[in-house]
Formats: sequence, structure tokens, C-alpha cells
Amino acid sequence: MDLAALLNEAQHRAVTHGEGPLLVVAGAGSGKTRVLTYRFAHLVRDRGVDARSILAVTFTNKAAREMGERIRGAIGGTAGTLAIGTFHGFGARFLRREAALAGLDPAFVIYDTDDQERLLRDTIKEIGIPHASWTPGALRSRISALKGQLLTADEAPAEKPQDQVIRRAYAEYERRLRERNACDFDDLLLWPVRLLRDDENVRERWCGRYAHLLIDEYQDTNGAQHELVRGLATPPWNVFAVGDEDQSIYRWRGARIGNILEFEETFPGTAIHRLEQNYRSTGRILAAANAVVQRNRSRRPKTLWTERGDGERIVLACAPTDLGEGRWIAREVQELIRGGMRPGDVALLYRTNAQSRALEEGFRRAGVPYVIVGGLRFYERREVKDLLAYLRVLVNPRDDLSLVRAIGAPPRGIGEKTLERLRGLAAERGVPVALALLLAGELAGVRAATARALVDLGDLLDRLRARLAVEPAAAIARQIIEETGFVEALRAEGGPEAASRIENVQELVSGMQEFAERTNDASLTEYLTEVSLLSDVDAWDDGIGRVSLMTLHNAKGLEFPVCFITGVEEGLLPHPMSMEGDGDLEEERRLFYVGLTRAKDRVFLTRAATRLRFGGRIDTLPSRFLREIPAELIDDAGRSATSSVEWFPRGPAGAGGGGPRDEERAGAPARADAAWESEPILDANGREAELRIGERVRHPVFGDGLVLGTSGHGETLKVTVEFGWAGVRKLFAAFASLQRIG
DNA sequence: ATTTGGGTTGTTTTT
DNA sequence: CAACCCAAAT
Repeated sequence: MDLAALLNEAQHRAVTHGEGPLLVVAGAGSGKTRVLTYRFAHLVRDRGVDARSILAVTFTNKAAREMGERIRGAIGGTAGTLAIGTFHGFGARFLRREAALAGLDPAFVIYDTDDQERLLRDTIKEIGIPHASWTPGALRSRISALKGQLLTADEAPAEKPQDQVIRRAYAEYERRLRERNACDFDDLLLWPVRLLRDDENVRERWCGRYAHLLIDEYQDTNGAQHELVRGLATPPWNVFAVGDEDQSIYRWRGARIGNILEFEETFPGTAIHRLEQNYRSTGRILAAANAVVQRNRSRRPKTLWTERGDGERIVLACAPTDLGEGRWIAREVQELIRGGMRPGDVALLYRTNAQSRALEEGFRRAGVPYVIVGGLRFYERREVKDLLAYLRVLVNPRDDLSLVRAIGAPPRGIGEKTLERLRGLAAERGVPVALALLLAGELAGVRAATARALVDLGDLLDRLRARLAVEPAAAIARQIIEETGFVEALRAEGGPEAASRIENVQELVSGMQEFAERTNDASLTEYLTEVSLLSDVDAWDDGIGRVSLMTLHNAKGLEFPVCFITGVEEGLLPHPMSMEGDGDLEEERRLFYVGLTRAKDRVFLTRAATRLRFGGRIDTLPSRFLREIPAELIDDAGRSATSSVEWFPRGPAGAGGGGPRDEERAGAPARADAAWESEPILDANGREAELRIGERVRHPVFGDGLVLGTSGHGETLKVTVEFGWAGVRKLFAAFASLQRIG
């Protein structure tokens, strides 16, 4: 392994760094993964470090898997299990070992967002949360934010009146989690950190167990993850962190750029290495990305460079409608494929999952193979969760939430009343709810048939539990499906979805089988943990020869020869919902930056002049970020300006039954250049108040609102504004006397 | 207890 | 324009 030949100078210096903390500031496409991989291999091969004493943390399981393969390739296949995974994956392993100290049994289950909200729904009802405005979702995210900062219910702020509500809900939620032998995503980080801080024995077991910590995407770590790194590290602090503040896009879920900006303070004596040579993108793509991100103020100066040629210009395209955007892209992709590109080389990136619908339509029509990464997650689908609920109850009979799910799928005619009695019986006898099923015959006031159904279920679970140790999960699942008539019940539901639900069930069972073969481990707990922590990208099979559609967030860390960034509009990118606080616009800009830097050779920026949103069709304006790209990098002469008709087909044929409304609107906004400029809006006094989508405005009657879009021109120009209590309204700009507010 | 219907609601990104 | 939640009917 000749590192000097495999790496550039900066990479080589980072990889061969000696003892002590190191921060690698690695720009997009600068060989970050390469550096991490060779660092690992270098430690093992050249420095004699035991591979088992290195912990590598990546952002996704997929990245972990790929890194593991490359490392094995570099150090020879003899290495055993390598400790490479995500923060949450590591946390789960940690917590299984130390479960008792966290008040859990090692067979605990991990609740996902949906489970958490179900739990909170009951909690809200029972403890009587005063303000009706508290939805389970709102409470969940507040509790999650507190946990991300390592705060318990007692330690949470208690200043404002709403703080009391949150504290009470948090405390009760925690109690219920424990009662069900369950934890949530945040607990997987929080408990390890807490135990490392407070428990001498835990420290003895885990501190220094890893002589080297390799952490990827450090800019997106939250408070708890940062503390976990701190808690695991010991002198001489061999923490090898890689990150890029320009790619921090998870501030909204608690990521602290501060962790990377203050890395040196956390780990005194930190050496910093910078990787600025980009190996991925063409000169023009890189120049555009640099120009955009340089507008951000909260960053350290850095300019990526490349030895690749200029490459093609960035193409701008504006279609008349969102459906038209998809069709235009599909055609363009067909064109690229004719030119020798493969479908798998192309990615469509968007800000919101909802955009995939319209894009998909274009691809379906054109017959171009595509795959959607993310969106409705497989393991979050109802039928999948229903079947998994049986397995979860099997390993953890205290999981009341999953038991309720299992009882209801297929429906057994058992409702709240009976469940309450069952819970009461379980509590009285001091047994887990699932085990109380067998005693259902003793329930007072329950009809014989109902009790029978409960006992039958209890009996099924009982028999399966006995086979758990000797039979693979897939066989157990098949037995459940067969005995409960799971598939028949789905079929009986009918509807267009039934067939796909049944398919999903079958896919789930093959997935279990595949897991057992791949990991050589039939443990149901392991399987359930894995599926709980699977991310969208983990489930994505690249190289499958299809165009990939995904959110900009999911695209982090990936690269494609051709990228289409779609919906480059005000109201979408940047997204108004994310622009409430300071620095939020900068995060949206970084998201755009991440999108641009995914591309190796070609970038297409597309938008729709009108889009279906909020139940109506609204006109859109180009994203402000477009103006930040130097004009000479953009191809506007050939495409957008002169050939809009040809490029943006109109009428029934092109608009596909969009009707006269589509046609009528298609002409104007598609005329390229003008459509990329924002239009002035006149207020009541005839003054030009240039409103932009996403801006906040004040109306004399409706109060403050958010500009969502405009339609019409001149005197008939209307503005769509979302007001608080007054809802979404279309107003004539000339009469509305809207005022911009700070 | 479940189903159906109405009305409401809300629409960002995710481990 | 969904999807979704809740309430009344069967």
C-alpha cells in the first residue's frame, strides 16, 4: 500500500498524522471518504493498531458498509468485524450492553417517530395537557430537542408557561417508555453519554476501548453526539474528525456547526488539515458552487479548485407547470441516454418529497426507469409495521404499543375497553401485557368470543416464543401470516393499495431471510434494531440502472455524473417554512450548494413557472440563489431564451389533459429570461413594493402573512399570501396595500 | 367495535 | 387537493 501514490499531499498528511486530535476540513468532493478509509487502513497496516480498537462513525449505514469493504480490501480480508457504523447504531449496541443501568431490559425495542407520537397521544389525553394547541408532533419535537441537548425533564427550562407543559409531558413520556421497555432515537445517544459521565464502571468498560475514533460529517453532529465522542476518547485524544461547515444541513434537527468550529477548543492541541482540491466536478460546476456558498457569512474562507477542465455550462430550464418540469427532464434524460449516458448516472434532486409525484409522472410516461429514494419509508408502512409489531411483542412482551397494533391487524373486534381491562389484569398479576393474553378468560365483562380471540393470540405468541431461539425470523413471520390470516385480511380490504400491501409483506419476509444470510445471525433483536435504524439511502440499491429521485438532504455524500436540481424557486428552495430564524437562509443556501456539488459533469437547474400547491395553481418566481451564480457559467442563450416553445411543449399533447388553464398560462412564464426575474408588485399608493415569495407582509385587516406566490400581471396581478388566522388568500396587489415587514 | 362520512387540517428536511 | 382526524351511525 503506497499511500504517497494513492493520495495527494494534503490527504497524505492527514492520513499519516501521528498522535493527537486532528480535524480534516474537507470540501465537497475532496476525497473525504478516501482519507477516512486510508486512515483506518494506515493505522492497522503501518502503525500496528488493532483493528478492533478503532471506531469509525459514518453518516449512513450504507456509507459504513462501503467503507468497511474498502478497508478490508486495503488491509486484507483477514480482519474480523470492524466497528464501523452510525452514531445511532453504535448507541444501540452500547445500550444493549448497559441496558440495566438505563432501566431497560436488553431486549428493548426502539420506537420510531410514529410510535413516539402514538405514545404521546395517549399521554396528552391522560394527563390533560391544558393547551389544545399541543399536537403529539409538536411535543415530540420539543422533547427530542431537549434530549439532543442532554437535558432531562427536570433539567428542562421552566420559565415560560408552556415550559411546564413540555416538562410534564416529557416526564410522563419517559415513564411510559420505560414501562414498555422501549427507547427512542435520542435515547440511543443520550443514555451512553449519561452513563459515560456518571458511572465509573461504564467508563472503565468503554473509555479508551477505542484508541482511535474516526468521525465523518462532523458538521452535522448534535450536542449529544459531540459529547459521546468526548466521553469515549482518552488521552492522547486520537479523534480524527472530518467535516465541512459548508455542507451542514441538519441544523434544524439539532446539529451544531459549533461542534466543528470549536473543535480545537474541545480538543486542545488539534491539528487542522484542509483538503481543497476537488476531484469530482468540472470547473464550471465548482465555480458556481463556490460563488453561491461564498455568500454565507458564518463560515471560514475556503475555495475549492479542480484540475478538471471547464466542462459544460449549467443549463437553466423553466417549464410551464410542475408536470411539464418532469416531462422536460424525462426527455432530456432520454437525450442524454442516446448520447451514451446510463440512467443510473442521473439523479433528480428536490427540496421536498412532495415534488417527486409530478417528476415521477414524466418518467413513467417516457418509460425511463427510475427509483425514488426515501419518501414513504418501507419500514414505516402500515402493513409492514403491523407484521413487525408481532415480532416486537415476541422479543419484548412489555411493548404495549406493538401489542395494540398486533391485536388490530387483522381486526379482532377488540377495542379500548377490553384493552384497558387486559392492562389492568397484567398490572394486577405483575406480568407483561402480552403474557396476560393467556389469562384473558378471567377477564370480567368481556364476551367469550372476545376473550377467545385474545387467548388465541396469546397462545400463538407463546408457541412462537418457544421457537424463537431455534428458528429464523422469516419462518416465524410466515407462521404469523399463516395463522392470523394476515394476507387474506389485506386482500379483503380491497382497494387499489391492497396488492402493493401484500407485496410489501412478502418483501418484508424476504428481507428477513436476506438479513439472516448476510449477517449470519438469526437474532430477532438484531434484526429489529437494524430495521429501526435504517435510513432512506441505506435501502437504496445504486447501480441498479435507474435514474434516482431524492431530496437534497438524502443526496448528501453521494455523487452522480448528471444532476438535475428541480424546483429552483422561491417558496421551495429556499423554503419559507425554514426561514424563521437567523442563519436559516444560509442553511438553505448550503442545501443548494450540496446539490450543485453532487454533480461530476452536468448540472441542470429546473423550475416550474406554475405549480399546484395549497389546492390551487400558483405562479412562482426563480430562486434568489440563481442570481448568485455568475452569468458566464450559465447556458441561457441556447436553451431558455430562444426555444421555449420547442422546449416546453404546450397544449393537450404536452400538458396531458391539463386543460385550457394549463394552456392559457403556459405561454407567458415560459418566456425565459423575464420569468427568471422577480416582478415588482405595486401597493395601494402606486409605489413599487417589490415583494418576493417567502417575504413577510402586513395587511391592515388580515395581519401578518407570508407571500406564497403571484399570478396575473399588471393591474390584475394577484398575490397569494398565507395569513395566520385568516388562512391563505389571493389579493389584488394594487388594492391590498401590503407592507413588507422585517 | 368498526365503518363511514364529514369536516378539518396542513403541507420541510430525518436518524 | 390531499391526507387525516374525529365523530356519529350501524
